[in-house]
Amino acid sequence: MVNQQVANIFYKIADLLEIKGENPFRVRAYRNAARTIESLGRDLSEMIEQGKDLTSLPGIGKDLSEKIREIIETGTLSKLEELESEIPRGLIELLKVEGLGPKRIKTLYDKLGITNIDELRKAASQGKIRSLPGFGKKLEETILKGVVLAKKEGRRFKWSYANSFGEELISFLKKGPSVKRAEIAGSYRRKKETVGDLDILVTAEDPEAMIDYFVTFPGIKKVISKGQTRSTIILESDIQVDLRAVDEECYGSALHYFTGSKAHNIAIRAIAQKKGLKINEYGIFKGDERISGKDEKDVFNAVDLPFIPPELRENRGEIEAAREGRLPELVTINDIRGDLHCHTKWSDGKHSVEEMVAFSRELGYEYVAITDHSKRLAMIKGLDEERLLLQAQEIDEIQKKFKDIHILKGIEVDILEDGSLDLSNEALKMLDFVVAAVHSKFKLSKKKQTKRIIKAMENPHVNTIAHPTGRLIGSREAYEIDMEEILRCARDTGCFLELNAQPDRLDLNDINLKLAKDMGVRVTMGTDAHNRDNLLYMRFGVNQARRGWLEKKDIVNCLGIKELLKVLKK
DNA sequence: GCCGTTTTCGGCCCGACTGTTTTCAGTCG
Repeated sequence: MVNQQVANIFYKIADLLEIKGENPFRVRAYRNAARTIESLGRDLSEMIEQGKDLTSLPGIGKDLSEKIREIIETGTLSKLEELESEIPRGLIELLKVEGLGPKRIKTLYDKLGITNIDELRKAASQGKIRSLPGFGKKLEETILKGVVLAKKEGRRFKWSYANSFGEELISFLKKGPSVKRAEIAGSYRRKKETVGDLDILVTAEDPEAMIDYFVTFPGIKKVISKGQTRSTIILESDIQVDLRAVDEECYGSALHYFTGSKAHNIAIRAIAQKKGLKINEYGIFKGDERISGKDEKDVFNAVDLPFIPPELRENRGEIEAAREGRLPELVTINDIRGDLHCHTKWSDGKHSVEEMVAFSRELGYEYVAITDHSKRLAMIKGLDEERLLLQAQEIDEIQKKFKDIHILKGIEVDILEDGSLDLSNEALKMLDFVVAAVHSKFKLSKKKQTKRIIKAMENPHVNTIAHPTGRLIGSREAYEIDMEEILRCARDTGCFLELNAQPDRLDLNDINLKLAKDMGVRVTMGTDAHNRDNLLYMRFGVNQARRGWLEKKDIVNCLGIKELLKVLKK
């Protein structure tokens, strides 16, 4: 279950308390705790079993740790049931309606007895809403028109998808009147695997003219708001874009502010406050005097910290690390010296071995591993022992033509249900690099799935486990495994885990990567390319690696070929 | 409901925009 379910219960309680009109800080406490739990990386139920003190987790005190225990032990929470009996269930979904928050929802409920979206729509169409205090004609229209426009927990987009629109928007803006700077902040800048909206920061001589220009971007579905310094639009692709114009003098503090995360910002501000300073998007203030804010570094300087890279700003220990001088030196794309997972025409790839190797060389790589599928995937011509030998001969021939890139003979071998492998040890033995992967039976119990993968890792020829959790962002949940046990096994056997750089996989995720690093387990990075251009996915993988705090030393393919061949001998 | 190198009580980030008002509440990020 569990962590996500516990978090969801807390989120739900927060919504219900908010509608009830409870103390907003209490509401926030539930949301903070939910966020902590979501990004924990360890199983709450196991922590409880081991008698660990949950109150040591940030944002979780005596009360909430008891509530967590109750949820784990009983599968439910009496506090939630109590609230649900008081407040109609449908009110929560009203929070998704544009323009409606807890206060207005309470009014709708108290005055008109509205308890769900259908009743809301009906009341709006009968003109009953405009006369309520705090409501009017416009709000009634908004409710009638869209009713549920993706808001808040609305759709999130893969980073790579947001990236294509983001780049377009930035180059459009840079052609705008009097624009000096334009940059995307928010979770996009933090390189989160999914992005809810795009927050764009600009500086311009004439901000209003800038904003007039902004709303002429081709492909705008709706302009939500348009003021003197900010504007919000929705693109045809349903991505929401917030634009803010700031003074050059404030650029640094604004960039920090709008990059977030919210939790990181609140933590930084709390430190500033203790120092008698105030930080907002306009700068750093001592009393009424503005003391700095032009550069983002000014913000960190103000609280006596070194610059913290955006990818780390989640309030997951980066502030403590910065204070203690142990921030990681994050990996960059230039540190990557080869790709350790790609496919060719021999199985389901689009290009030949030679084409993949040639493009890898163009990318400046020292090596590339050719890792086609194994025979169980017959539909896509997975290799059996015989064809694997033939491919090896072809690679030997191609290698003669390429003096400056080393081709690693590899395979992505299927892990069968019982943990045995889809090719014989004799066949695997002759390879340079063996990637083992689960492509079937995703629904095994956690225990069986973990055992299955561990058995594969214990095979002396297996070098890494591809996409270890199997999740597909936005479409398939990870299969259930005990990540800590798998990491312990990795540490003991010298088998690595992969960070798969496919933009819809990015597997391991940031939390598991950090966990791996903390446990001393290195990762291999592969694009899982099925054509030439997919080899460029490496940058998405690097984004994810940075979010997982990874440095050069944590990634196997930052090694040169000699070192690499050494560490591949288990 | 959490938290503490001023605090175990009294704080908790803070400003823009909209639509409703006629000086501001609610929502949002």
